[in-house]
Amino acid sequence: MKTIENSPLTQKLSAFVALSEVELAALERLHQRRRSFVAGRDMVHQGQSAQAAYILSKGWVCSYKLQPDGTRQIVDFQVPGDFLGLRSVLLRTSDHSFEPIVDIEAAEVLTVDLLDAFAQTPRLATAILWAASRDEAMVVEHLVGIGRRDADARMAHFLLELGSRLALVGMGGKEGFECPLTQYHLADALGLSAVHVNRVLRQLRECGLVTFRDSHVTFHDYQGLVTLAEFDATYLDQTGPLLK
Amino acid sequence: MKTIENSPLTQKLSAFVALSEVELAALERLHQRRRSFVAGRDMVHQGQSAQAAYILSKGWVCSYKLQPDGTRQIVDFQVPGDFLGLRSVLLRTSDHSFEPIVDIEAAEVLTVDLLDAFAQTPRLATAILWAASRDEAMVVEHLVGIGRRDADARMAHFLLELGSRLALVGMGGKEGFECPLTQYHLADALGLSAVHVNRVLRQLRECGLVTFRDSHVTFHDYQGLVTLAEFDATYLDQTGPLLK
DNA sequence: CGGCCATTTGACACCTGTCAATGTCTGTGG
DNA sequence: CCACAGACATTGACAGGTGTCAAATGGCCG
Repeated sequence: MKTIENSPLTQKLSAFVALSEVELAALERLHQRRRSFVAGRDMVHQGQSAQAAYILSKGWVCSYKLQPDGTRQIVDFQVPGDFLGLRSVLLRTSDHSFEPIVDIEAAEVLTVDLLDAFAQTPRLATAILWAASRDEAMVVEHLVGIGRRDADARMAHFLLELGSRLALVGMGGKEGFECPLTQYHLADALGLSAVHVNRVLRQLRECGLVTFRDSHVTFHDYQGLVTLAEFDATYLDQTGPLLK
Repeated sequence: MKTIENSPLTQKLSAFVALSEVELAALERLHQRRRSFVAGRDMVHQGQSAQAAYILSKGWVCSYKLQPDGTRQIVDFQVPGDFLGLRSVLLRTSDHSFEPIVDIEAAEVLTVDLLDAFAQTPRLATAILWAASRDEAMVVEHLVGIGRRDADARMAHFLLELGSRLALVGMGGKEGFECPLTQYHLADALGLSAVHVNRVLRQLRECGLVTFRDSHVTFHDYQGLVTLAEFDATYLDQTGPLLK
């Protein structure tokens, strides 16, 4: 049981819903089928509704869509504690691919097990649906960022969001966080060219706002970044009508 | 019953799932609480999970997110047959606003009624969940478009998608469709300035591809547009594991 | 040591935004 | 019926943000 209390997903959910022993046990059950995947090789997820989802426990993943012309757009990143393909279990989902950015560990969750857990522990269901709606809010915010923010603000916003998400699972704070992404990942996610990502990072660094180097993000002026990005984290925690 | 057989939602769902009398009756029941809204005034939807959804039967709506700096990003448009706030009933959803673009008519759907219908007619549930996942696929495709297509291709892709959606409810085809959007709407949706939208439209027109004028879109060279936009409609119909 | 990958930098082109002005149409009020 | 205001569409000039191309640098690993 110790393992589960330390699992990133448990940490994340606990931040928003107080989980009882029963619910922790249900979470434990979901974590049974451990699997691992190596970096770079796609875990192709065709979006068939009967398929399994994964709970990412270690490592980073990105979900992306390939264009006919060869470019790709990264739709979202998954960090420890995040679901992978959750929507393809709840709903059917669009065709995008999943690529592990580093070697990862994840728990495979069968649809039936998930529905079982939902039926038996409604509070857990609520918590997980909260996580799903939060993921969706992030995609929308991502859309807004690409459509209406310039490159600097976009980058700042992205790093702040990532920081907030990682903070929830104890992997970062207002000082910074470990980040295995390459500048190409950033480019594909933010709708920029890799060259311009580099320029933007340099500028943010020279302004004393944030440093991205050697797989580590360091915030030097958190408030300054927030201002530049017009970052408003409410879409991330949604501290509204949640279970107390 | 006649009314329902003609409803846009019925048309849309029928294209993918053969609906029986029982299912049509259930759809009928969902259409009971008719309401109308006037153009321009927001139907604010805060995303509380207990709230109702709407089935749009006439007119156009856009869902958008406002930025602190005053700009806005339109996330999606809804046309007749589309759900409005469906996800805020199924999941919790992010905070965006809904604005009727013209005077609209819609049926209010209470959460309980929807869940009732789901419980009693699983095929209808499947069909509606299909519609929801299609909406989500469109948001993702929208993200890809803004991130990775230039203005011309973005516009072409957008118009083609809209045409396909409207064709499903008998409001358009490969020749064109009625479209009440202003160039400002296009700008806010595509992440462009209104001025540039105008330039792009002119260019597409002068290339003999498509005309957007007087609230009417006319395709002059459908295949040419498809090529320019690299438009692949599979994400729209998802003719995969569906009920036959 | 020799590739390979990620990062970095500069030069240059061009796509797109901004500013400003004009044109068109519609509805309103005189 | 005409004058006018307001919303939307259109156009031109110009600036600036980003993409592209090319090359150099540096770290890692076989």
